[in-house]
Amino acid sequence: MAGRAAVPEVIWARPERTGRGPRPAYTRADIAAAAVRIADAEGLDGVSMRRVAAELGCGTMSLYNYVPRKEDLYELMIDAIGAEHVIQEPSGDWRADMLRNAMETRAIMHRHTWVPRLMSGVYGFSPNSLRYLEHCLECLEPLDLPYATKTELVALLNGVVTTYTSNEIATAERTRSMPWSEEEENAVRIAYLGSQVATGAYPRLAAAFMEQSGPIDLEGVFRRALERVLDAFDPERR
Amino acid sequence: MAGRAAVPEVIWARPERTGRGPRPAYTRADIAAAAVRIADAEGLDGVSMRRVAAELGCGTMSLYNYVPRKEDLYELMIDAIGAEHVIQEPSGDWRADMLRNAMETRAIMHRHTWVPRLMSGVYGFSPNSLRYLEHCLECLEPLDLPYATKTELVALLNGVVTTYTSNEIATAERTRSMPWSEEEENAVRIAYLGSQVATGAYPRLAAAFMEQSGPIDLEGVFRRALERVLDAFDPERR
DNA sequence: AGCGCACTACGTACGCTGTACGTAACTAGG
DNA sequence: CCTAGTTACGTACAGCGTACGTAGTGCGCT
Repeated sequence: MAGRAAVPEVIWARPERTGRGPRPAYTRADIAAAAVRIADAEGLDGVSMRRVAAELGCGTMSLYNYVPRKEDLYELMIDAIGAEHVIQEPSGDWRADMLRNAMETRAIMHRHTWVPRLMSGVYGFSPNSLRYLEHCLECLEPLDLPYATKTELVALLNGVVTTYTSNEIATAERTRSMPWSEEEENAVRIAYLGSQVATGAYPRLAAAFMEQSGPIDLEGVFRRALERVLDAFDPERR
Repeated sequence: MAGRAAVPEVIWARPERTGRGPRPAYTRADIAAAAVRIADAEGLDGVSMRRVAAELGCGTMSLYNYVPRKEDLYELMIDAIGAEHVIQEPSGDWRADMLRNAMETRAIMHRHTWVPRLMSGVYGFSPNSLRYLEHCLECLEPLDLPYATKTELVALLNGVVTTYTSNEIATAERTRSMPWSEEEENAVRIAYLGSQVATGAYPRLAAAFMEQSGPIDLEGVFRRALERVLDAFDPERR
C-alpha cells in the first residue's frame, strides 16, 4: 500500500527517529557537522559518503540509514550553515536590516566557500531556511507592500548575493591555485583578452577595459548591486 | 624551460591546431556539438569523457588531445550554446533590447536545461561570451553611464536571468520526476510546509502562503524582476 | 510477558567515473 | 630526409555512489 518511496522525497519530511529499533548512534546535526568539517578543510569534493562515514567513525553504508541519497547530505549541510545566521531584532529600518542580512550571508559563504555550489539544486525549505525567510519578512514589516512582492524582493536579493559571492569565491580560488603571482596571472589574462580585443571585433569591450584601472573593489561592487536592488523596491526612491 | 603547464590554463588560449603532427580528426565545434547533443538527450550526468568519445567515434583518451580536462569540455559546451544568441541591430531603446536579450537567454536555457548548472564555475571569456557581452554594451550605447556601471548592469542582469531560470528548471524537473500528479505533489508540499507553519514559528510565512492562491506565473515573476533591475539603472525612472 | 517486526549496522560487490601513462603511427619544419 | 612534436588509443588505477544481503537490537502490540 505504502508502495515504493519515490525518489524526490524530501528529507525534512522524514522523522529523525521513528521509535522502533536500536537507538541511532548519531543525530542529523552530528552528520551535518562532520560533512561541513570535511568540506571546510578539504573542499566539497572531499565530501564523499565513505569520507563522512569515516569522520563519524562508522561504516559507509550505515550513513544511508540517516541519509537516503547524497543529495540529502548536501541538504543537511546547507541547513547546518543556515544556523550561523544571527537573527537579531529588526531595527525598523528595513533597508539597513536587509543589507545586514545580505552582508552576513556573504560572510558565511566566504567562511564556507562550498556553499554557493550547493545552493543551486537544493530544495530550499530546510528548517533554518524557513527561519531565515521568516526573519527577512519580519525585517520587511515596515515596508508597505503585499507579501507576494516582499518574497520577490527576498528572492531577488538572495539570488544576487549568491551569484556575486560565488563569483568572488571563484576568482579568489582561481588566483589561489595559481603557481604564478597575481600580477603574472593578470598579465596572462590581459594578454589573451588583449589578443581578442586587438582583432577589433570588440570595440566597446576594449573601451571598457581601457577605462578600468587598478584592482576592482569587490565589496564595493557587491554593495552597489544590493543598493540598486533595494532601490527598485523602495517607494521613497522612485 | 616551458615547464609543466599549470592547471588553470584557459582552453581559449591554446591554439586549436599547431601545424605539427597528423591532422586532428575533429574540430572543437564537433566535440562541443557531440557533448551538447548528449546533454540535451540524456542530461548533464550523461556527459562523460567515454560517452562523448563514443559519440564522436574515437577512443576515450583521444579526447584528451583536444580537451586537457573535463572542465574544459564544459567550457566548450557553454561557448557552443552562446552561438545560439541571435545578435540583431540595437533598436535604440536600450530597455527593450536588454529585455529581449534576457528573454532570449532564458529561452536558450530552457532549451538546454543543463546550462545553468554549468554557468557557475566556468571562466566566462569564451569567444561567444565576449561576442554577447559586446552586443549588450552596444545595446546600452544610448544609456549615458560610464562603462564600469554598464558592465555592472550587464552582470547583474545576467545573474538574475541565470538564478531565476535555474530555479524554474529545477522546479520543472522536480515535478517531472514525480510519479504523482502535480496536484498531489503540491498537497504533499503543503502538508509539510503546513506542519511547519502550524507550529506558529513562522507567522509571516504563513500569511504569505495564505495570500497566494493558484499557481505562480513564473514568466511574470521573471519579467518583473528584470524590470526592477532595469529600473534601478534607468535615469528617467529615479 | 513475550513475540515479531521495523529498525540499525555494515561488508561486499557492481558499474561507473576522470585521467596518468606507455606505445605506435604520422607529418610538418629545419 | 630526418626527427621532434603531435595524434590516437588501450590499459590500468583509485575513487565514487549505492544496491543488496545479513546479523543484531529493542519498541510496540497482543
